Formats: sequence, structure tokens, C-alpha cells
Amino acid sequence: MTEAHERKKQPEIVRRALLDCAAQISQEQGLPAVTLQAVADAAHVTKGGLLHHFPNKQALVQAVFQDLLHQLDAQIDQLLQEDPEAHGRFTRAYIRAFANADSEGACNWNALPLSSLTDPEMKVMWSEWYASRLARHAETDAGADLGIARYAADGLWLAGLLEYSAVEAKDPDALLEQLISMTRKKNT
Amino acid sequence: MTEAHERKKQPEIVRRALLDCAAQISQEQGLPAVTLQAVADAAHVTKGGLLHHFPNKQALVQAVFQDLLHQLDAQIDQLLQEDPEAHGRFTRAYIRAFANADSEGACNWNALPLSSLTDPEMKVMWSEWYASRLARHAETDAGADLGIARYAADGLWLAGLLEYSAVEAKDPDALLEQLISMTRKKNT
DNA sequence: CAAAACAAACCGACCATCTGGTATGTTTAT
DNA sequence: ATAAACATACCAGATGGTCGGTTTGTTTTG
Repeated sequence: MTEAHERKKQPEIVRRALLDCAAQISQEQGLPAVTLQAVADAAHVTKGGLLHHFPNKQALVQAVFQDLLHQLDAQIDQLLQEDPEAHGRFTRAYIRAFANADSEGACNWNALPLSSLTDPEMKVMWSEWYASRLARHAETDAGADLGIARYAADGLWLAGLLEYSAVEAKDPDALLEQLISMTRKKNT
Repeated sequence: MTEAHERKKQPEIVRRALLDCAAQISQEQGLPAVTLQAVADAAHVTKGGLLHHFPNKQALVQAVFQDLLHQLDAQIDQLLQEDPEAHGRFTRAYIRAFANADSEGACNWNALPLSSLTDPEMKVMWSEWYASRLARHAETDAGADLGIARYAADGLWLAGLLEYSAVEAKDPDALLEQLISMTRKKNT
């Protein structure tokens, strides 16, 4: 119980553990399950310890969200580097990032944003991220077609959350490829 | 305070009021704000009265969700009738139904499903609805292209919830039309 | 047809639990 | 020694839910 108390003090590690545990709980049991007690328990810290790192619950949740945004940023930047084609580069990275959300490596980006759409501050955080990112890639990803492709990626990710195995989801890879192909240059 | 008590007993009306108020609160303030007290107050009934109609909170929320599903069903059926073209008919109705979610007439379908994705029982309800609907329109709406179009509609609806005014959202009608055009028969 | 009997609709008070948060103490590192 | 990193104890409020009672409507009975 008092592990963190007797352990060598490693505040950054504890902070990370709190962030990760909160994200995991939110992902597995939904945002309402993210209580101070539950997070503290999962991170082997007391509620008081948790509140030492984050002044209140809102700060914790927002930190988790921002953390996920950073992970998403990093993943997208990496995908951008691996993509030789200019046109629609960001959109492809965006699609792939959300398609990989389930699998390993990627940020466990799942349940949080959904439940947190309720929170107006998170809305702002997300829309600002999206807007800034879109502005940065305006030259390569401005078309309406690409916008639709990104919307479809959102919908696909949402479907994954809902676990409704639609008929067309029998072969998710093929669907993903088709989405990617939508981002290639059109022969107008 | 004791309006419902002294009023002529009209259980169906009260039940409807409870459903509507719960939906409205969820839409305007998020699912966490849907407390028994808040819903009861909004419907001018006491908590005891509310719990007479719905044995517990879960029953209430699920009833609201199911009610919204029925509204969605009705709206889609109507859109189906107005559409002369067979191929992709359901997908078009689906797209239009979600695009109209904000405006009048349609079911105020917004905040609930989002927050309720947490709840596994609602996941089931939604995926069953979607699967049954998809099975019913298998002949006209089975293509992968149509699936992508529906995903994009989901993403678009989600974007509307998030209020992130993406660059391409300057002209939502044009975007909607482009989505609709994706559902037309391809000239392979 | 009236009165009694019954059931449904609804209220008001109450309770156990949990929540976020505070205040204060104790240990560890510098 | 001073401050950071925790733990412990505690609280005020809210929440979901129960329970007994009261009012209203419907059915049965004489």
C-alpha cells in the first residue's frame, strides 16, 4: 500500500504512472470511472499523493488529454517522414495514426476523447490541435477530398470504439488501403 | 412543485417528458449532468415519481437511447421513400440523417450516443441497430465505397459535435453533396 | 348507481455510499 | 534545515436508491 511512500522518491515516474493509469482506466471503463481514488490506487499512490501532482481532477484529465495529443503528434510526425509523396501526406498520416490506435506502439488514444467531448475545454484543445495541424499542411492537404478521407478515418476509428463489426469491416486492411488511395493525386 | 401530483394523471405524458428532458440535458450538458434529480426537476416530477416510471437510472438512460434510435429509424425510413435511386439508397439516407442532426425536425441525436459509448449495453444496442439495418439493405448498400461514405458521415457528425471548424467545413452543404455523390453508381 | 376495493401514479423523507477536495502530519532528498 | 514528495484523516456535498404514505383513477360489488 505504502510503496510509493517508502520507495525512493521519483516524482516524474509517479507522474507518468498517474497519467498512464488514468488513461488506461478511461479507456477500459470510461471516463466516469476515472476517479481520484481509482487512479491513485492503480498507480500505487494515495489520493493525497495524486493531488500533490495535479491540483484537481480537471488538471489531471486535461494533462492526460494533452499527453495523448503529444503522442499523436509524435506518431504523425514519424509517419510524415516515412511518406515520400507530398500531396495528401498529412491526411495519410492522420488516417494511419487513427487506424493504428488499437494496435501496439501507438498511443492508447481510444476512450478518452470520446467521453471528454462533453468537456468544452477539451473541445477547444482538440480543435486547436486540428486547426494548427491543418494550417501547417495547407499546401499538401487542403482539398475537400482529403477532408472527406479524414472524416472517414474518424468514422472508422469511432466504429472501432463501438465495435460494431460492419459487413465491410471484414477486411479492415483493404478498407484502409482504399482510404489511403483516396488521398493520392486525382487525374483531373 | 406538486404539479404532477395534483394534475390529472397522465403517465404517458409524464414518461415522455422524462425522456425528452433527459435527452435535452444530456445534449446540452453532457451525460454526467443527467442525474435523477435534474431530470425529475426538469420534468416537474419528484425523484420518487421518476423512479416509478424507470426502476433505476440505467433503465432511464437506455430508454432515452432506444427512443432516439426509433426516431432515427423513422427519419431514415422517410428519407428512403423520397429517394428514387436504388443503389446506395440507405447510405444516402444515413448521411442525410446525421447531417440534419443539428437542424430542426430531426431527432436531437447529439450528445447521448457519444457519452454513452462508455456503456457496453449501448454499444450493443447501436451495433445491433446498425447491423440489422445494413442487413436489410444489403442489396443496395453493400459496397466498400458506400461503407466509406457512411464512415465519413460519422466523422462529419463527430466533427460537428466537436465544433472544430475545419477549413473544408466552410461550405458544409457542398461537402454534403460531395459525400452524396460518392454514393452514386460508379462507371466502372 | 353508489360505495367499497384495488391498483396505479406520485410525493417526501431518509439513507448509504462515493466523490472531490482540504488540512495536517510524516518521510525523504538536497 | 528547508522544501518537496508523499501519507493519513477527515469533511461537505451530491448521487442513486429505498420506503412508507397519499392522492387519483378504475374496477368490482351490493
